[in-house]
Amino acid sequence: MEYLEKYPGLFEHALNKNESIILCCKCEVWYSGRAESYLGIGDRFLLIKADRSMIVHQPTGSNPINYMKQDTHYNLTYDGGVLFLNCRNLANKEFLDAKIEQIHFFESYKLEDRSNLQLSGNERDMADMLYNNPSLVEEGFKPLGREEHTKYGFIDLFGYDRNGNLTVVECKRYTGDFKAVSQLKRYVEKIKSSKGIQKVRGILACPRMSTNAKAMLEEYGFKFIAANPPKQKERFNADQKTLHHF
Amino acid sequence: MEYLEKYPGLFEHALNKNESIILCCKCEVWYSGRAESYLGIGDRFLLIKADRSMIVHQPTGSNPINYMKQDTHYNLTYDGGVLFLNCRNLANKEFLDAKIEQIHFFESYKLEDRSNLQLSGNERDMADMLYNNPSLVEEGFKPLGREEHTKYGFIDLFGYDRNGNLTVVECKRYTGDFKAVSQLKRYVEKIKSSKGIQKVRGILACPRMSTNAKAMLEEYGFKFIAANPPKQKERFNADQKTLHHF
DNA sequence: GGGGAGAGATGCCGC
DNA sequence: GCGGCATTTCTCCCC
Repeated sequence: MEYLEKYPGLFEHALNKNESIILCCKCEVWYSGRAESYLGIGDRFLLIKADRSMIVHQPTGSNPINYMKQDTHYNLTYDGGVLFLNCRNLANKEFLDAKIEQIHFFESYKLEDRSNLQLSGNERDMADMLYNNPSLVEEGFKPLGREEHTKYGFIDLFGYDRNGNLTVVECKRYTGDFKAVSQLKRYVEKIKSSKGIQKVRGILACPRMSTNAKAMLEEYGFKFIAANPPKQKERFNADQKTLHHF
Repeated sequence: MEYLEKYPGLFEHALNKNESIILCCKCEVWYSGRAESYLGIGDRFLLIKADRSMIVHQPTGSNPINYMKQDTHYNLTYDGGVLFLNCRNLANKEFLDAKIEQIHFFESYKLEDRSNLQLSGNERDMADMLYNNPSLVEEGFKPLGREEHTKYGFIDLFGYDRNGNLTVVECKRYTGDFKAVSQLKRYVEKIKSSKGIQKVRGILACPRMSTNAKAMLEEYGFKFIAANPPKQKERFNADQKTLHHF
């Protein structure tokens, strides 16, 4: 097991060069901070990034089983035939310790990446779509604004219906649930009391609704509109799309 | 660039042996599924796990920039001096393509891990703590149940106050916000109407509350109790604790 | 930095 | 599978 002795030096050297580190190893993990956790022995990936954040991944599942935020300090030491990885984030009062019994592989590299993700089909795009195509909301709907931080709350879309009633539209990209209806109710009530209007309409726009949430929506006198988040924005030009279908 | 030609074979071989794969490479990424995204050229980690899920990590940030769920099919091909990684999850109608221009390193290993995370200090532990120490809620509080899936909703903790009023306690491990108050309000109203009781009390137990949420809570006639999720469970014995402090 | 809300949320449990 | 909800949620944006 003497081979483990070389890793503290390699580790320190990689960190000093601002490289990201991948460690595949057999380890135990203790975490203490906002909560506390213990993970028994097993093989995992430890990934320490250039911003000094760390994630610990088991061989299944898409989420890390343990993690540390950026600007964490790391210390790898060899003692008694095993390695100890000590991670401290004093700003967040978080600590993680790993006892490493075997290293399957160790790699480090200084990654260069200046690109940001371009994403479409989110809730904002959905509100944009309804703003630009108000008849999808209702015949005669006249949009006034969208995605606005008003003193009544953060409202996705609002305007007047064909009868001149102030109408609040809440968009959800997923199944409408209790939380969505509660949120809409909160906005409507706040506008009512703030503006002194008796009638303010509420509309929930989402792909579908749960049965219970639908009942709650109707109890409040609100309306459900089936709508999906849009895709295929202009930024996806013909050249890029072909890659998905080659 | 001819060296890239060897990777399709290595990749296929690793997948067939059910190994997890780490690929550090310079690439572009396209995603299409629930939404659509494009990520320009840059160095990233691609991690494909034993359950055939994948995460793509940039050199900073603790969340993956792109990912695929488990049971995704992978195909790596060499064409015209570059590699194409084609990822398909037909069950979820999700697709991800990566154009790989350079490989900085490629590693694979069959990880063995049968351990599950033991976590303490979550919301359930908080409800347990108040259940076992009812005076922390209020003098004279008599708990009846906790974490119960009733037809009125999923209620953290409920019981009778010193005056015999039915009382619902909602626990939050973080700052109490609008959503928490709305949730409590929903439970209280549902119990009122279902049981035909005029008076049902609501208590929100959390470390602190946002100013606006506090006002909303008081408007509803509910009560705030400062409480934190508990730590240092019995499972953290003296031996284990020393690891955090050595 | 707090507050409010979305996320390609994910994961868990219960029905 | 859907539904309801927590998460060491995380991230973004605005005040």
